[in-house]
Amino acid sequence: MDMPAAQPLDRESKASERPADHKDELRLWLRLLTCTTLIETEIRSRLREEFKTTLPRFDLMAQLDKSTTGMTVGEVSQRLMVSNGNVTAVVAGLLADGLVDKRPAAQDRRVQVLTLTAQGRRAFRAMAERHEDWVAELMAGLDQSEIVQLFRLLGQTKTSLHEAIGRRQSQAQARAAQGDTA
Amino acid sequence: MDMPAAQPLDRESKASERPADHKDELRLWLRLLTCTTLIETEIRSRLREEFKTTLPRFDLMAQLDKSTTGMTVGEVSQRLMVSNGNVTAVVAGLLADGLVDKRPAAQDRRVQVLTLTAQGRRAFRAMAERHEDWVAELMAGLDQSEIVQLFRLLGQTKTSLHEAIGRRQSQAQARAAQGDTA
DNA sequence: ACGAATTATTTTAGACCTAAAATATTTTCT
DNA sequence: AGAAAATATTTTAGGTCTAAAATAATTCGT
Repeated sequence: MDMPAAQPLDRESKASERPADHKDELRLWLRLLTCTTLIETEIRSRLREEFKTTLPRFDLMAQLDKSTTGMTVGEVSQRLMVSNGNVTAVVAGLLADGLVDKRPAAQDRRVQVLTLTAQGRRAFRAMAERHEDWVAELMAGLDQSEIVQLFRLLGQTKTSLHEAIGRRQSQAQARAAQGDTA
Repeated sequence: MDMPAAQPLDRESKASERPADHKDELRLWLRLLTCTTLIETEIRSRLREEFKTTLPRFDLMAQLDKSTTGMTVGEVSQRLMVSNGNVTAVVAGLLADGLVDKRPAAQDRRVQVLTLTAQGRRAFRAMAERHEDWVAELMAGLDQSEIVQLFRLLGQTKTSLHEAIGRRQSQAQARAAQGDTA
C-alpha cells in the first residue's frame, strides 16, 4: 500500500497520539467556554453597576419582551434552558419588584402565564439598549466578515450538538423501554 | 455627493436600522451562549450519571492535575475565573472526599497550597478520558478545518474581549484616582 | 363518568456563585 | 522596630441553579 512520501508525521501532533485523539475538540471547547465566561462576567458586572439587576432577571425579561401575549413558565424555562423551578424562583423576585405579572391561564389552570408589566417593559427596554451596545463594544475587535463567519460556524456547532444530544436521548429512551418490559 | 448606484439598501437590513445598529454582534453572542450552555448541560449531566460528581469539581481538579507542585487558592480562582470564596467552598467538598489536599505554604502562611491526592489524581484521570470523548462526540458534526477555523476566530474574539475589558478597567481606575484627589 | 396516566408548576435539599466584609499574614515605609 | 498598606483567604448574606419529590389540574381509556 502506498503512503504519501516525505510528509513529516509528527510536525504538530504529540508523540502520545492515540487512535482516537480528540485534543483539538477539547481545546475548542475550553476556548468557547472562556469567551462565554468573559462576556457573561462583564455583562453581569455592568447590569449590577448600571441597573442594580442580574443576568438571569434580564434574560427572563428579554424572553417576555419578545412575546406580546405572554409566556408560560414552561416555555420560558425551555427557552432559557433552565429548570422550571429556577424560573419560579427568578420570577418571584421580578414579581416582588413589580416588573412581571403572573396569572393562571383561563383555559388550563395548571398553566401560569407570565407577562411584563408596563414598568417592567420600560425597564427592560432601557437595559436592552445598553446591553446591545456593551456586546458590540466587546466584539469590536472582530470585523463584519469575521462576525458572519463565526456566526455560521457556531450554527454548525449547534447542529452538531443537537444531533449528538438527540442520539444520546433516544438511546436512553430505548434503554428505559427495554427496562420496562424486562 | 455621489452615492453608489443601484445597490438595494434594504435587502437584509431592517427598516429600523439606526446609525449604530449592533444586532449582528448580539445574535452572535446569543448563539455563542447557546452552544456553551448546550455543552455545559450535557457534560454536567454525564459527570453526574457516570461519576456522581459536578462540573465545578471536575474543573478544579483539572487545574490541579496540570500542576505537579500544587496551586494556591488565588491561582485556581484566576484560572477558573471564579471568586476566591467559591474556590474555598468547592475545595471544602473535595477535601471531605479525600480528593484534594490543602496546606499553608511554608514561606507565606497566608497562602494555601492545593494538590490532588493520589486518589484524586486517579479519579480525575479516569474522568478526563471520558470527558475528552464526550466533547469530541458533541463536536462530531464539525470537520477538522471547521474546528481549526472556529478555534482561530474564537482566539480573535478572546483578544477583542480582553481589549474591551482592559479599556474599561483602566477607565474605572482613572475615575477612582480622580476621586481620591478630588 | 371515573380512575389512571399525563402535564405544568412549585417545593425541597443541596451545590454553586458573587460581592463585600472580616481575618490573618506579610511587606513597606519611616 | 512598629504602624500602615497590601495581599491571600475565609466568612457572610443573598441570588441562582439543579434534580427529585410533591402538588394540582387535565386528558385518556374504558
